[in-house]
Amino acid sequence: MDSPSDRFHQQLSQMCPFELYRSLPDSNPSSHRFSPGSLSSHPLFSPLMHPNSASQRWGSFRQRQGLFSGLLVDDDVSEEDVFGKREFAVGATASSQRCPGERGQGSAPDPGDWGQDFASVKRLRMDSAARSEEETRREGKRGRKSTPSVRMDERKVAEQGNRRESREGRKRQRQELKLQLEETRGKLLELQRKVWKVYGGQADDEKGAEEEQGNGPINLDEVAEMFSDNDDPLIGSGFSPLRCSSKKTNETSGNAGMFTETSMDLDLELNADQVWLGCSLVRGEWESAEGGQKFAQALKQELANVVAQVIDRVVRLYAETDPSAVTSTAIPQETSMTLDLNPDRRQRTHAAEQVEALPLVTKSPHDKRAPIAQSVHKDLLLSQANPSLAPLPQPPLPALLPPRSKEHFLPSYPPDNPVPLPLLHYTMQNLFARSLSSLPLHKDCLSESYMDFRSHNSAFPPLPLLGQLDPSQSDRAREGGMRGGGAGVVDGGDAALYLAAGSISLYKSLSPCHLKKAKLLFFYTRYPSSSTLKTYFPDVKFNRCVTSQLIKWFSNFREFFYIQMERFARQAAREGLASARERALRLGRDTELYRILNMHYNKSNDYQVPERFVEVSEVALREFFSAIQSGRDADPCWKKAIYKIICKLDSPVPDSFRLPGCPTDSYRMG
DNA sequence: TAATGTCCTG
DNA sequence: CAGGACATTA
Repeated sequence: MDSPSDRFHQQLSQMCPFELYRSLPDSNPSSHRFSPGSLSSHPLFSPLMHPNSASQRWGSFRQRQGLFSGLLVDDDVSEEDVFGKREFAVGATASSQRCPGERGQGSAPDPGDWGQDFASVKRLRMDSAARSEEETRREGKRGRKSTPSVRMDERKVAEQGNRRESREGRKRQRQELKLQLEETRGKLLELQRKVWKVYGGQADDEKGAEEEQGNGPINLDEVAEMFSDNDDPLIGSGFSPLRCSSKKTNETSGNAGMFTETSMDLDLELNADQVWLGCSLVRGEWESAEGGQKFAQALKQELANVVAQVIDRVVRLYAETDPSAVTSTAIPQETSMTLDLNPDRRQRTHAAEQVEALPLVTKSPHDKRAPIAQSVHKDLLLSQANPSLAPLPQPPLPALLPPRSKEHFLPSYPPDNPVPLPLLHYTMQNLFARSLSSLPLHKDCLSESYMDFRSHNSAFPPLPLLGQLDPSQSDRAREGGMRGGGAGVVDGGDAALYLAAGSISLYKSLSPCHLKKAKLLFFYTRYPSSSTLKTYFPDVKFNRCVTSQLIKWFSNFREFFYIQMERFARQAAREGLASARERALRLGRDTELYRILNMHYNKSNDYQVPERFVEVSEVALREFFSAIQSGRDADPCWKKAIYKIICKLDSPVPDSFRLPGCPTDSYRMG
């Protein structure tokens, strides 16, 4: 059984896109100890970018957990003593004031470049550690030298000489060490500057805006919150880095203090014009061999944090500015891989995920608030995101697998996209989810989230093509879990799996595009049989749940339809004049009722409402009217007769509906 | 008993 | 629009 850290390494070796990542979790076993925590913070790095935010508490967490072995320091050491804090602040002021404005691919630091920087930093770190060790050895020698067997005078002379020598030597070495340190700092700052280049001025703007409104971070925080695991005792005790990075950012004035008081944290704060890095080392401590190690670790840690922040930031920026860009940019995808550095967290939170779960996936990607025109993009994304797209012939649904299995499940993704890790998924999903913020997000679809990701990752066809794939292509796509026009559907067995996974919605497989199509279909058939549905949703793999969902949709459509009919019929009934009634009972295309119906079933108004539907609606309207007029509406079952009538008025559906995807209106399009 | 539909609620 | 309760039907 491999430990979380093992997995951590596995994953790193599998995916780290940057050389620097390879160098981070090195062979030092103690570094493993913080991997769970640090990893868990990785997807949430951005909050760390804010002063008094999670970084402190995160550091605090590590400290208290003894994650830095041997680095437990007294809590009452004041922050002022924390190594390097002030110096870094000063040192950074000048160098960090560069304008972070240029951002984007052109100016973005080359990963290789970073790798070099990291490599040299690491070298320096190792050097300093080695020196520290040597120094300690010398000191140890000195300490042991008082052997009784040595003659006094010899000893004195030698001792004096040695002392002087060793003192000077130590002095020199300290100075060298300090120089090395300065150099290291410089490298760090350089790195940080590059970081700033990457997310540029926007970080400043965002920060300002976020601090004013608290919106920016909240999004992330929400995301973090989604991940937060209430079952985790660490969280309860406030030690969880998750909790830290999620909640506290919003409570800067509140709880932050509670952490800063005791903080020996690894603080990393990036201010607009001042970058400084604080290490969790008390000044002087690092001068010992152990301190050297600690420093090395702290450094390593900080580097990891910085890079992770950048990654997180970049991914965010890309997604926020242009969600579609995510697919075409190497950075988000690759860096997202690096975000998935937290197997332990996944494992730890798995139980909770099943219940509380990640709202990473849209529950049912139906959006009735946003106009279709707007939501086209959403739909497309959702179709991508739709878990059901991935019937996944080979591996079982991740949801049913224990956490470890999930991880093993991952490598089975297409080799050209070996990134199918939940966190990537998490990142991407959330990015998408956020861009689809108007869509209801469900918490109980963890299982889908994995598959989901897969569709994002491996089957991200050009969005505009969705819905217009030719059938052959569609079939193939369906086999792969993806279809034109939106999502495929899980097969029957899968639905059961969903249920098995616990409190999972029965309906989860149809895409918004399918919904749209269903609404248009309603223009022709109010009571479609399941065979009709199968005919007109060829891209849907039907199972009981999907069928039920479709039936339910039509039930809802009818409900709305009848409610409107009754409402307008009653309205007409109230109007006294026969002529007025007559007018009210007409369903001209300029009437309110027509407008309402059109709005409901044809929101984007890109489909010509068939005349037949207008007629049927008029029939329904009159039926309701006459029933009301004659007082039949007193009978609790009075509507049934009307339903019966209406159900006979279904008309043939145009062949265009037989194609997968949303039907195009030849009338309008042509 | 499963499938289907309606009604009501959120 | 989904979910649930309930009724009806085959």
